[in-house]
This record gives sequence, C-alpha cells and structure tokens, in this order.
Amino acid sequence: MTSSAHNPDPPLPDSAATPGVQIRAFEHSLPMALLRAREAAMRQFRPMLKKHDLTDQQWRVLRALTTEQGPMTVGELVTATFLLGPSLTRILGNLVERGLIDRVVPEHDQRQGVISLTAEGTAMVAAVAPSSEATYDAIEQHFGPDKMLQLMELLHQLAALGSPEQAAEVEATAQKTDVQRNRTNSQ
Amino acid sequence: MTSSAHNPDPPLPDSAATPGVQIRAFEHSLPMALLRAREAAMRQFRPMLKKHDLTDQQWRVLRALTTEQGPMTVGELVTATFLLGPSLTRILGNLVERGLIDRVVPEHDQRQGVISLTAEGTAMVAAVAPSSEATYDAIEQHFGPDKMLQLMELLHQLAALGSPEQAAEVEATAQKTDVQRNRTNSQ
DNA sequence: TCCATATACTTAACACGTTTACTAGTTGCT
DNA sequence: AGCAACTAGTAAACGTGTTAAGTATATGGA
Repeated sequence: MTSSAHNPDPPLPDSAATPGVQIRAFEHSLPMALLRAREAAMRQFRPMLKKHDLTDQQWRVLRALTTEQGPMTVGELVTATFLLGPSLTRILGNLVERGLIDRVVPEHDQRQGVISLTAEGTAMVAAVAPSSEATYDAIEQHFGPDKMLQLMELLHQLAALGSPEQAAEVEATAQKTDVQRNRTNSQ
Repeated sequence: MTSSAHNPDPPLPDSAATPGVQIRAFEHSLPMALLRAREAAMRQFRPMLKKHDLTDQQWRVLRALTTEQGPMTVGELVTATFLLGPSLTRILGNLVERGLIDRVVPEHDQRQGVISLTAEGTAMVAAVAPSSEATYDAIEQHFGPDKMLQLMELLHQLAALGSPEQAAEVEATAQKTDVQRNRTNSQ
C-alpha cells in the first residue's frame, strides 16, 4: 500500500464514454473532499451520540443551548446551529416530546418561540459532553494539533466565500470562464 | 492544548445554563467548520445544477459514469460516488425513469446491476460540465490556488482517519481521555 | 448434490436538507 | 383606527442520509 507521493492520474483524464467532455475526477473535487473529511470526523462521534439516541443535529441544538448562555429564540438557533428553519421545527418538536427542551411564547412578540433546556436536557448534555470533548481531543491528537489549526483557518476562510457578496463575485467569474470555454470548446 | 496561538476567545468558555459542563463553541468544532465550508462551496454549484433539474447526488452519479470510463456496477458506484446503497438505489431509479442512464443485469452474475449513460445522459453531462468546471476554477481563483492545494492535501489526510484501523485508534484514545475526564471532573 | 454462508442489492422506516407556499403576529404609515 | 408590508415560524412535498431487515443469486465445502 505505498499510497505514494500523490496523484497517479492526470488532472483531467479524458473519458471513454464521452470523448469530448473534460471533467475532473472526484479526487480533485473540493466539495467531495470536504464531504469525505466530514464523514471521517463524524464517524468518530456518531456511535457515542447513538448511545443516547441523539442525531448529529439534535445534539447541535442541545449544544447551542448550552454554549450560548440560556434560552434562545428559534431564529437564533437557526443561525447558531446552521440548520434550516423547517428542519429545526421538526427537531424542536422531537426534543420537546422527549422532554429535553421547553418552549414558551414571550408576550412581547407572540410570533416567536423561546427555547430552553429542561433539567433532563441539561443532564443529557452533561452525560454526552465529556465523551464528545474526548473525541475532539483524540482527533486533534491523531491528526496533529498544528495541522488542525491550519485546517480550521483555511476552512473558515473558505466558508467566507459563502457570504452573499463573495458568492456573487465567484459566480460572475465562473460565468465569464464558462462563456470562454464554450467559445473554444463547442462546435 | 497547543491551540492558544490566535483565538480571541477562550477555548472552553463556561456556560451560564450548566455551570459544570465544559463544551467547546461551534467555532472550534471541526465537523461544523467542514459543514460550513462545504455549504459555501456547494452554494456556488447548486443554482447551475438546478437549471438542469439535478441534485448534487444525481450529478455525482452522472459524473462518476463519465469519469470512470463507461459502465459500472451499482457497487462500484457506491464507492465512486460516496453514496450509501439505499440512497443510490433511489437515485438510480430516478435517473432511469428520466432516461439518463440504462441498467442491465449481466448473465455471469444476476445479482448485479450494470449502469451506463444513455445518449441523453451523455448530453446532459456535456451540457453541465463546462459550467461546473468554470465554477471550480472561479472558486480556486478567489480562494487562491496555493491555499486550495494546501486545503485539499489536509482534507485528504483527515479523510484517512475514517479508515477502519485509524478510526479504531482514535476511538481508543478518546475513551482513555474520557475516563480521565470523568475521574477528575465528576463530583 | 445439498446446504450453510456470503454477496449484491432493495425495502422499509425514520430523520434531515431544500425549496416553495402559507399563517399568524407585528410594525409603520396614513 | 385601518391597512399594507414585513417578520417569525410552520406545513407540505420531494429527495437524500442512515440503519436494520429482507430477497435473490453465488459460492464453498461436506
């Protein structure tokens, strides 16, 4: 298994099925690399969460309620947990049913829902947190703390491309390139 | 803890809700950082895919059939696309219905399904690929080609932690740490 | 030959991701 | 006060993620 220096295949190999179409292999796909890396990381956490019957996302909600101090509105949870509204609605419903969180409607704005941990929710977090932190540390230790810092920094910078302004810029660049490609490639 | 280089806030701030529980903020969560970064990247691709009525995953399947030359078994597609079997079953059903792929059962092993692109599927790939490549290039250009290389390398290394052996090692380390924590932390 | 075991998928069930449309409550303007 | 515009969250519909269980075919012995 000499996984050798690097890539044994050329960046954009021609395909037998569609000779004219150039398309990069998955090894060179950024979203794919991010997906695989995340899966590798999550694989370390999931068994532990499963013991407590928690999904990744349910755990994210409980964590957010612990980290940010105290109760939060649904909207605040959306940004804190990086979940979409409709997903969060379902997750909160589930967690309320299980008695891990409470939900109240404040008088000053009856549209909102304010979510807080119950005693049971707090106990659940206390039960899971140590293993969760231990897993983080283990990953960091095996991967290398220096590389971990580097990686986190790059990821944060990449995530910034998702901001509306930057995303628009990227798209504009892409469309220019796309047109050029079509000019040289088609016919 | 080597990670004190440049973080403005302390690694593990205490929480008001649960004074005893130490838990890191999402900014220091690797899976979260990976998720955000991937979302930022995918946000650039999705509008284009949507024009052709393709989901990320459907596009992954078409790409795999183009990149790896020619027909592939369902099992090969599972590893190539990093999709799970049950998801792939549904996706293939969808793509067959839409006439983008064909499916045949080889005589030498009637359990398998062999998938190949139809002419329409090939046309679809040809229609999408240029924009897809243009988007890759635009992201790379805005992020910086040097940083992109660095990031991809780190991601590949991190993904290696997902291999069964390495994952087991990490888990062992985590459990040791977990026990220590419980010894020192709990009452 | 026969049968236990393994392989290659598929089905089923439940949870989340994503988009679109909707409802209820709030705010601002007249 | 009265009504348009906005905000917070939910409902619905469709597709994927994940696990467990099921089906059909292959394979390796006894």
